[in-house]
Amino acid sequence: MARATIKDIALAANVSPMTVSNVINGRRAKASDETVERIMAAVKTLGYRPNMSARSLVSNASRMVGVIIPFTENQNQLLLDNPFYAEMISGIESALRANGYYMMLSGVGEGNAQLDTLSHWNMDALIVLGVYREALYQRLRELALPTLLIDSYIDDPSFYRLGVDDEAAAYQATRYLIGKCHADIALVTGVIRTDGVIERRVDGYKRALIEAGIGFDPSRILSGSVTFDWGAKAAEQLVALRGATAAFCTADLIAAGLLAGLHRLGRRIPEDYSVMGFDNLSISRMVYPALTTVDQSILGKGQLAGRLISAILNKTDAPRDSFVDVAIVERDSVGQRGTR
Amino acid sequence: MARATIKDIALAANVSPMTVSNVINGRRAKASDETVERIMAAVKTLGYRPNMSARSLVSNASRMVGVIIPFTENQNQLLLDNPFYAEMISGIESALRANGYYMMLSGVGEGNAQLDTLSHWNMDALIVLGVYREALYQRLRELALPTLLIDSYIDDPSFYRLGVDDEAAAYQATRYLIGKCHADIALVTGVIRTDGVIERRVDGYKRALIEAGIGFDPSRILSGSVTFDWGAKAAEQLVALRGATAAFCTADLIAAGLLAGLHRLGRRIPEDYSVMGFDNLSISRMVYPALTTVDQSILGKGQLAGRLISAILNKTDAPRDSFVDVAIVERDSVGQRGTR
DNA sequence: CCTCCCAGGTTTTGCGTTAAACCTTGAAGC
DNA sequence: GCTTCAAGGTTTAACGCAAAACCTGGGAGG
Repeated sequence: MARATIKDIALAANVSPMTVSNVINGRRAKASDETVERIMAAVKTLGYRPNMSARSLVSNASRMVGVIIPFTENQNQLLLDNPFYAEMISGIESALRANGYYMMLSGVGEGNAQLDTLSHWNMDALIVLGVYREALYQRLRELALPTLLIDSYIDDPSFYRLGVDDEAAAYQATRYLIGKCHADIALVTGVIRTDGVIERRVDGYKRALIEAGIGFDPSRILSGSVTFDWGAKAAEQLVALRGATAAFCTADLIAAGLLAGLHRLGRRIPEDYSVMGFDNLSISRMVYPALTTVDQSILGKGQLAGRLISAILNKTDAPRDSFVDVAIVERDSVGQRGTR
Repeated sequence: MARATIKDIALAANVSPMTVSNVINGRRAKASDETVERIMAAVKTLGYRPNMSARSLVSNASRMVGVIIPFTENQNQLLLDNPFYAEMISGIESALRANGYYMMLSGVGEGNAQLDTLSHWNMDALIVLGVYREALYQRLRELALPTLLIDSYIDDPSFYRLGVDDEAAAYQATRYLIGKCHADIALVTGVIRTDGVIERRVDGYKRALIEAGIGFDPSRILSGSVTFDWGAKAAEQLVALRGATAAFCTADLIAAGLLAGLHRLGRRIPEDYSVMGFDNLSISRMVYPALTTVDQSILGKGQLAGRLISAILNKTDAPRDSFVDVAIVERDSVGQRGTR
């Protein structure tokens, strides 16, 4: 037999469908205890499961929150093999679920196609990870849904934002290296656009160097992409940079690659080079030596994102801009200079 | 103004809603070229987006495929920080999308609650990763949807299956170590239930040992969980196992932990111990030394899963059981014994 | 000339659910 | 004894879409 509907329950419990709807949705005032009991019994024996399509159609809401992450460049795949996104999503999903919402995950590539497809399912809200072309934000505005941008510096009243103070975090990290007596510190990072996360981190790095009287040398910035492979390649450039004794990587993924590259070149860490990461991904414990890094509590950040969106949807008002704290996690990849 | 519906298009193009529906869904035979053009123009200018809830309600299908993965044990979070699941999902999603289906990701914990919730949205099919209690499979059968189990040895005509030949793969891996002149090889693995993936791998390991005349010593099996932490802890047990020179780990995650643990104990790899992994996760290149491991093309496996489900939903008939091939990837964590 | 068919539509109906308006009965208030 | 009200319902309509049945006005076949 087909899936039981509210009508079947109504028939079985000898009430009208509307009463069943009321009871199922917790509007108990509208039914006597005895009726509630009869309905609940019927729900159980008939194995009733609500039909979200119908609910969503009539209520024009879905209890689904769309989560957008980038695709990989070459192929059209979710950038989920980047543990940064994986951990974040894990956090988002758990907080959404705890609040009775469901997550719908979607990648987006070059055009707006995937976002459009996503919008066919009446999303209640959106959470956006990553940085995209302006056209995408334009479309997001058109959709006119509550939208939370994570790690974005796009300043637009249509969007909520969640991030860290990247400038301050990079400043702290660089100061930490300076405190370990490093005076020639390279910065290994992804592609530098304008007005994004990476630029803020570069700013913080500069500020720490200048403040310490070391001064900033643009040749010390090695810019590639946020990948393990770029980190591995950057090792050669770092070694070619005679004099450098430490590298601050703006992502653990890059740092992991840098470690591997340095090993291949026969350099020891932290004896020959100190390496610092950013993110505190789970892989930062797995590499050798374990990475000293800047923790930005990715899981917690994801959970906060989920809670923020839930709050917004419940009409509890949420701050337009939220920040999570960072902290330096000391492990084994950074050494004190001059104490060998 | 509210989102445009099929009626609005009909009005604008001066045809009936049904004709719009026909055109939008590619039943072109039912409209003249000129009408099609008018409708398409209206669709564009009004920014029409189909309402999947309505479609799903009337067609009793959703073009959504539910993908089920385990939760973490302690907290209720998607086991997405395990790169195995992350990579697999990435593959599944891309293949589903290429075939016009959408993925809905859900974790499942102790009960059937999350699966039930998932079922509220008319899924067209399910893909299940991981191993669960019988009650879960019971519920899966009740849902009576096309269901694909990945890496499962549950033999039930209600389910499709996709996996690797675990016994043969473990046999190969062990033989590889034997070929490198290792004669005392430990097996580091997750929890041993019955009739699952791990048991098959243990069987393959045994067969290789016995066939080589080495014989099987149960004390060489170190069983914990499929986690980095267990691998790190297993290092102590491995070292205590006097005589062992190699370890075959049934997961890269465990192998990564084992490497870290051995480093902490001051052992060199591969000079003191050879370590072999399983999966060829992206992290296997990141650890030090890079892991020699058994590749099971997780991404490709995920894609195959997506294609299989699409085929089933298109009524193309698909094999009930599918297997992907494995191959040994030689990197730096296994050494030839006796050639120092 | 009549029938039949076919291209190109239209009308009707119903999917499962809920908001809104409506009905009924009995008891309380005056 | 009449009104008012509340508790506990019921009825109706609508959400957006598509399957199925139904029109309509040629033209071809006989």
